[in-house]
Amino acid sequence: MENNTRSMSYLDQKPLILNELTQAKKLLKQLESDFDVATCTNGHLLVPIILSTFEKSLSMLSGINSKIVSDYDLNGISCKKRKTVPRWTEQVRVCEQTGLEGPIEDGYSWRKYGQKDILGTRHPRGYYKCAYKNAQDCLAMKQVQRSDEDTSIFNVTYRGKHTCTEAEHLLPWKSENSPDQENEKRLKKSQETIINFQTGCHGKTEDLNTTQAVLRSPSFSFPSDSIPIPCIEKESHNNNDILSSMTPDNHFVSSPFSSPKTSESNSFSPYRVQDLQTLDFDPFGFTSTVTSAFDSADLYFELGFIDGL
DNA sequence: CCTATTTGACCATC
DNA sequence: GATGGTCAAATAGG
Repeated sequence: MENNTRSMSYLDQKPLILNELTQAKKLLKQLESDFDVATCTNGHLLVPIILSTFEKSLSMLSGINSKIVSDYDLNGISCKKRKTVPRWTEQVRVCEQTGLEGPIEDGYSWRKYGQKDILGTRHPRGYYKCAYKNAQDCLAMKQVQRSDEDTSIFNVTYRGKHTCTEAEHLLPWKSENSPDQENEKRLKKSQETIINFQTGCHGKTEDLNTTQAVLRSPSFSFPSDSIPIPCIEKESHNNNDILSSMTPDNHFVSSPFSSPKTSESNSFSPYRVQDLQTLDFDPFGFTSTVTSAFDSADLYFELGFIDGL
């Protein structure tokens, strides 16, 4: 097959590529429906990661042949770069015993610039900007609102990426550990995460075997030591929208959460999902191949890999 | 006095 | 007009 596609022109390959995209989309949708988002904590992680990588590849594809991708309607999923700032939501549980209130400690410095009562909610929404907005022109913002259902949970919506120097020293790969040590730690954490995922997911499991196989593969690791809980927003930021926001320089990644208040290992600790432009995160290891494989056979192979999920 | 937070007013969007 | 988001003056705290 690869030999055949290698000799084909892009136009000849178009139906094949579109078919693969369709298959990939079906699998993603299936995966999405396999998780009970309301109860599956770690499962939240998977869909954004896969969608992110998928979107990354689509963007690569658009670079190869923009017409093929633009012709393809991914059921509203646009591969074009999102014009608005990236936005994502996570939930942070605050330990009542600590009495922690107010701004969620997530490693960054924020300055509150407003608070607003939101219709239909019992708790006001707080508006925060990066404390280095003026000094370093950092445009990161976040909104924090206490959940009505569980008052120990704060819904934190992040907007924009940190460009301040504070983001620099929070990057896990900027730590003093060697790359090998970091990889080892990540691998170990990955295994723990997989165990958590397997035991903590309450969704349907019959279709997850292949996904778990990928997760078990030696090449797979989660991006950092912490486990983010990216929560896809229900209304304006559904999965399709999220996917469109995940351009190659806009990945869902996580970074270590360094709060002294979160020492309980089994508790639902605050996690941060930050938007980091420079992270080379590619859990399925195929984006880099697509990058280097501007010849169509490899491209086809990579799409087939998605199919193999 | 300086910095951060609060809060009412204003603006944009639907 | 209702609502969410932002601004900026007032206020609080060190």
